[in-house]
Amino acid sequence: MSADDREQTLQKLAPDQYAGIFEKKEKKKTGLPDLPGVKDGVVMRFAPNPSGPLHLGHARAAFLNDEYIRRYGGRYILRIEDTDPKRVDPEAYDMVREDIAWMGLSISETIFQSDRFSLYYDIGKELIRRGGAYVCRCDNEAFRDLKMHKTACPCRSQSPEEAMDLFEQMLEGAFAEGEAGVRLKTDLTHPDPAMRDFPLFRVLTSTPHERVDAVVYPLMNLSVAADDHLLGMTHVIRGKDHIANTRRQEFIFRYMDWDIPVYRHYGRMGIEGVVLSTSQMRAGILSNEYSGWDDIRLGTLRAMARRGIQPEAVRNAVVEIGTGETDIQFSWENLFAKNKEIIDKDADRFFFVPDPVPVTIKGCRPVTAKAMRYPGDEARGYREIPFTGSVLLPADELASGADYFRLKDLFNIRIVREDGNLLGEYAGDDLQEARSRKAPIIQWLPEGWSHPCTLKRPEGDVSGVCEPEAVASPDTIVQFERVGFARIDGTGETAVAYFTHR
RNA sequence: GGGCCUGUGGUCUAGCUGGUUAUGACACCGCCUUUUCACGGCGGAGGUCCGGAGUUCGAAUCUCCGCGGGCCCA
Repeated sequence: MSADDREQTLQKLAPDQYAGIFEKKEKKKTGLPDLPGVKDGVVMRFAPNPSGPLHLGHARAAFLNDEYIRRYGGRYILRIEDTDPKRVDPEAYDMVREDIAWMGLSISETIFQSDRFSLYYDIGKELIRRGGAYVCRCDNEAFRDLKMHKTACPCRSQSPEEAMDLFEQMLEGAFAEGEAGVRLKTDLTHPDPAMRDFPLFRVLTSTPHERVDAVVYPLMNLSVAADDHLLGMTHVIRGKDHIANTRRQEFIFRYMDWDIPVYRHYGRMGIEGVVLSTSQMRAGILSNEYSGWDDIRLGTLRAMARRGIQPEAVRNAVVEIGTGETDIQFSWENLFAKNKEIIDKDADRFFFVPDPVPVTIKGCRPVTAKAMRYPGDEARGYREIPFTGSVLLPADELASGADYFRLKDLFNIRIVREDGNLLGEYAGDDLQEARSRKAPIIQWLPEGWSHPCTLKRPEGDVSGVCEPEAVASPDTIVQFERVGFARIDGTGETAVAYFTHR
């Protein structure tokens, strides 16, 4: 019996149950899935390290949380996680602020973890008081061995009083770096060794912190758990790489009898052809491989901004990817498509002639071409481009072997090659003629009139010329016809445009 | 060494409380439109739903075993 037959038979035999069984399950997924446990509004966070500028990986976290804040209302906390001096670049504070402004997040408040060490100490003390933590003075290697064998180290048997006393000594600077740390008592027989008595605080004196005067530093699991509770976080959305941290933090929550937020972990994201690691990018900048944090070959937000990628395009792209736990390969094509949706309607069209070759055109009086700024939209007006007898044409078009062209918005020409010299002959105004000959319709510019322009692309620069109007004002996005979109960056003697995408 | 997560066309994604011609987007190809290889419209190709076994009338969906990718303790 086919599926349809069964369905029809059942409809006859048991019409009352039929509806329930074969009910069309249709739910239009619009964007992200709902979050469980939402009461009135949510409190969520974006919590970057100030170790460098923000990149696409950060944008995913930032926008995903932002989307839920928009959906449910509530508070969106920007938490600068600067407790580890080894992962703080003083210049990054400003960069992070700028990048967040660019994204347009609806941040309701900003806090710096470096301002909150005393809160972390208080929670450390409370954990000790509750018998949940001890001061471990074992050598790291030795502890690791014990841990692997599910064996307690001698320090673990401290009474809370002893532990408290030792912690106070730590805070007063009695121990050198590496000599003492605070560990949480979890479960030494936990099948996952990553859970066994993980560290909460350490002594750190070799790397000073610009904003903190301390010898005892909280480790991220302690500071993150503390702040997630103190700031009333209801939902936490972050990468899968934090799953183990989530479990560790839950140990702290349970010791302290705190309500545990709802966690969501999305998959890892690789980006084709791009290094996302801040340290690797920094190394590349120091070695002059990259021009800076906004080098267009990098995956930083400032690099994308420079290329003319719109923040909303990034938002749309990461929302489409969603919160799935599968590891994905982010594709630029995807982002470009989103970006084009946004910029196409606003970008005026202009001519850009890459690798221009001068060609004298015989047989036509000077005329002025009128070309629409935006095809089909008279209201946006026309560009007027003078033809004075000699034009610049793209080298690759001339090299293609074709000898009959339509100069867009002008007229047809025939190319004549004489002793290695290129000459053009006027070949009539008739567009239909050009079409029937399948002549390439190409961009052109008058010599002398046009503006030198370097088009910067990740694969390399292209030098050419463009219409003066195209590079009249910086930070505009134009479409160079038959080349692609570009963001005008510099308007000097030789203008600079960054290639966005086709 | 241990633990955890994950595997749907090239990329992303829906479906995953079992029954669909396996959804949509991007990319690709063709046609239409068009003084751009853009935008728009129409159409097309492209999938062993990682593999195997099992449960079932029926498995992308459930179970088990493999394999691949990723992460944590490092």
